[in-house]
Amino acid sequence: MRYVVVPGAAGGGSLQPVDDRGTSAGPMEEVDSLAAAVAVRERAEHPRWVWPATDEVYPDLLAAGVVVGRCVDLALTEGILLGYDGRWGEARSLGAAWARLAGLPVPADPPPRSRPAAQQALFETAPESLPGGAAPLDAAVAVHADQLRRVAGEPLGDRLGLLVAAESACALVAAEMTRAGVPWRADVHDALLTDHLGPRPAAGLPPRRLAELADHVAAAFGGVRVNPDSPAEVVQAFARAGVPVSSARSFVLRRVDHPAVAPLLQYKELARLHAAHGWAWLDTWVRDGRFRPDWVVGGVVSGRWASRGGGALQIPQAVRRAVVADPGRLLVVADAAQLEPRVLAALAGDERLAAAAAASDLYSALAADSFGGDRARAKVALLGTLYGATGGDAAPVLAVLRRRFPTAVGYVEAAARDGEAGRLVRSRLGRTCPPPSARWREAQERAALSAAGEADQARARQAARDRGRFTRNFVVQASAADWAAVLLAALRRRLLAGGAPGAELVFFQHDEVAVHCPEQTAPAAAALLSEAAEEASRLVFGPTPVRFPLGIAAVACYADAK
DNA sequence: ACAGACCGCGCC
DNA sequence: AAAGGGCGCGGTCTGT
Repeated sequence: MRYVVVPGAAGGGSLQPVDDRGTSAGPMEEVDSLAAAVAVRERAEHPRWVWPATDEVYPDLLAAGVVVGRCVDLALTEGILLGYDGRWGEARSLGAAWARLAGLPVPADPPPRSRPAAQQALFETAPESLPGGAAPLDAAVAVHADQLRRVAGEPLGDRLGLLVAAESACALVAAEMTRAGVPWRADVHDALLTDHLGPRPAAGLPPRRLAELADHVAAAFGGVRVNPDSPAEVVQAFARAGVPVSSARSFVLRRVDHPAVAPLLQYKELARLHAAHGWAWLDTWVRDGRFRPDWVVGGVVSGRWASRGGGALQIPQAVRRAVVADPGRLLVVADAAQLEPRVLAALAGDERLAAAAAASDLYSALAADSFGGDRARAKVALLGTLYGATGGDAAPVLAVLRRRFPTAVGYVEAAARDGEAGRLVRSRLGRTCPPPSARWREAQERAALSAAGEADQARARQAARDRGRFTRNFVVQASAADWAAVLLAALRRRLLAGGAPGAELVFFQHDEVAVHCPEQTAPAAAALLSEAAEEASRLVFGPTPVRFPLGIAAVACYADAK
């Protein structure tokens, strides 16, 4: 059983039961309290909830203490299906999907909220008004039925169905993670900052340690003040000192022999800590012992999540010291080891690479097979293949890989050729890359004309190669995102079923998840994680010798997980 | 004063 | 000749 549900004014809404083909299966109902109505039916029937957008509906339900098992997020599904049809970037809201179905002018999607949901007042959004004055519930029913037909009609239907189900489950996970928050010890964070930067300065002033380092830089340049935050000034200062540098990047400066380099590198490192994760960050993002970013499911074209606010996906190692489980609880942190190479092995069906990927350390196995035991070279070769490195130091090892693993290398090279030719490529479950831009196509067409100049041709070749690198990586990165999405869905279902009482998902970063749970349920949570990874591997890739092992650690502090 | 481009660097 | 994928964010720089 499914219920299509749309929110109305003041916490109310309307519901329509439908069958598995999306056809009406009972009378529509209007309710004063959507949360109460959902709670009752969830307990009694455990239906699949079909709603316009999880991030608009579910936070209010969670605030009312209502957790649901399953949903269909119409907007996320619409986005996947549009992308599959090569219509990437078209509006995906209920109103837009309805308008396309009804042949009406399609409204643009509203801009993303500038502030994370966690900082917004509840119930501040008015009910959506739809093109043609349609009732939102009727529109949602129609769009849902249409989406079910579109999925079923595709040759990749089963996998695409798995993808949209997993994506919707991820939307639930994201809302729940925002509500739970990442356990964060502001006192530990503050001590860490003081330790590195000196005591907290008055607003607008640099911390003591940064001021000292800036003095050292000036002294090393013969007393001339240089703003270390300005790449242009830094490059000029080195030029004046007779050691020209091509840029102010730290890996460039590291190779330079000059007394300003050491304090400058230290300055850059600490200035970044201060600017990105300093006291201002702490004031803005941590409340009541929790960091609450907004998670954006499918925010990256490859299907990876993005985040809004607080840089949740870029928490530096040093700052992870402040991520500490509550007393009596632990963080069970799991990361998929060498996920993307394993995904390539499974995707391509390369038996020889799959044999290496059956080992717990893929790179060592690869090194033993083809690189005389040199693990570092094996790693460079494989990553170069995934990212599209073709020359320089990587060339010889890439040649080895191509000779020994023609099926795997052929898979990504075919994806690269598709990209260079302007075609679409898809992930294992059908997530599809964006088509090339109009500008890109024009550049290719211009270069193909007989009158095209050398510069036009070079530009077009460059653009084609760039897109080839993108699509080459897309098939692997997006398939890895497929796997991770299915893992999250499988994990969430197990947690909800009570497999690890008191455990909740609090963090997800591409190939890594953290569960916050009572100490005594940590072993159970770890077991659920392993089961979820096995389920994801089976559902996404079917029978394959490739293993997708999780490294799992139960720790009090996130920084100790690795 | 503000917007947007670019740089540099954190994460995967 | 060389040729490295995806993000978010805060800083400077440049143009209006």
